[in-house]
Amino acid sequence: MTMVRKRGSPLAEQLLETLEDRGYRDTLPRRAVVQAIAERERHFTAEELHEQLPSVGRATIFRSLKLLVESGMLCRVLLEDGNLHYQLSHRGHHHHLLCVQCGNSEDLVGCDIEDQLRQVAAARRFQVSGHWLEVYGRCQSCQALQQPA
Amino acid sequence: MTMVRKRGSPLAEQLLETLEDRGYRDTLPRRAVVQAIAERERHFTAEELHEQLPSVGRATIFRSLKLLVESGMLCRVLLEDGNLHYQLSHRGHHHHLLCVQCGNSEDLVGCDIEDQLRQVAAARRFQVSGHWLEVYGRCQSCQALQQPA
DNA sequence: TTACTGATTGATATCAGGTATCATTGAATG
DNA sequence: CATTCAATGATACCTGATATCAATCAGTAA
Ligand SMILES: [Mn+2]
Ligand SMILES: [Mn+2]
Ligand SMILES: [Zn+2]
Ligand SMILES: [Zn+2]
Repeated sequence: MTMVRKRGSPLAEQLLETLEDRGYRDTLPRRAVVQAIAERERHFTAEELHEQLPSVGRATIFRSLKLLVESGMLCRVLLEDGNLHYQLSHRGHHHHLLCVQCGNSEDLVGCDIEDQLRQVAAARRFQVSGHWLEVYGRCQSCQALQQPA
Repeated sequence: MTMVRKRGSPLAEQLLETLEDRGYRDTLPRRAVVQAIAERERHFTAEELHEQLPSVGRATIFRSLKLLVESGMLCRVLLEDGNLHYQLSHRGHHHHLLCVQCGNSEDLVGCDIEDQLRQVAAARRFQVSGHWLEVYGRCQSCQALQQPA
C-alpha cells in the first residue's frame, strides 16, 4: 500500500523545485496537484481540479493554489461573469485577453499600461502600487469563425 | 401598521426615478435600500447594507444591488484583497484609484486606457469589447500623513 | 537506519457572498 | 375599487474558500 513517488513532467518538476526553494515540502498530494495543473492548457477552477483529483482533500487543493499564486507560478483570472479561475503563469506581471466566446485567454505582456497608469495617477498625487486588469473581447479565431458574411 | 412612504433625499429620489423609467416599481424596501446607498460616501458590502436595513430581506438587498449595477447607478469595486464592494456611480464608465491604506476610492475618468487597450489588442487581432481595471496605491492624504520624515 | 519533529494533510465544520423557489403581498393601471 | 403581475422575504441551497484539529509524513539529525 506504499504509494510510489513518481517523476512528473519537466514543467511539474520545475514548479515543485520552486516550491522547495521556498521551503515547502515535496509531498504526494502536492505533486498530484502540481502535475494536474502543469497538464492544463486553459484556465480552470479549484472545483475542476478537485474533481480531477478526488483523492486529494479539498482544503489541500485550495492550499496548493494559494501557494502557487503567492509564488507567482499561478495567476488568477477574473472572468467577465465574475468567476475566478486559475491559470499557469509563465512570466512575471502580465494581463489577459479573455475571449468571451471560446473562453481562451492570451497573455498580454510588455504593454505600457503600467506607465500610463502611473502617469495619470501621479497627476492626481496618487501613488500607484499595483493594479488589476482583465481585457474581454473576441479572439482572432472566433472572429474568423463568424465574420465571413 | 401601514408604513408611510416618506420622501427621500434628492439623490435617492433621482435614483428611484431612473429605476421607474426603466419600468421598475417604487416599493418600500427599494426606497429603503436606495436611500441607504445614497447616504453612503464610501464603498460598502451587501452585508453592511443588510445590517443597516434588517427589515429588508437579504434577497431583496442583492436584487436591488444587481438592479442598480445593471442600470449603471452603482459600480462594483474589486478590493486588493479580493473582496467585492459596491459604490455609487455618478458618471459613465470609469475606474478607481483605491487607497490600500485608508480604503478610500477616487474615480478615474477620462483616461485613455481604453484606446491604449484597443490599440495593443488590435495588433494581436483581438477585438476588445470590455475590460475591468482597478488601481491600487496610496492617496494624497495618506502619503502626507506618513511621508514627513 | 532509525528517531524525531514540525509541516502537511484531510475530515469536518463553518463562513461569505449570492441565487433558486415559491407562497404572499402590494404597486400600478384602468 | 378590482385586477394583475412585479416584487418581496423566508427558506433552502450553492460556490468558493477558510478554521480546526487529530493523524500522518517529509526532511533532518543521530
Ligand atoms: Mn496570466
Ligand atoms: Mn466607480
Ligand atoms: Zn475565442
Ligand atoms: Zn488613503
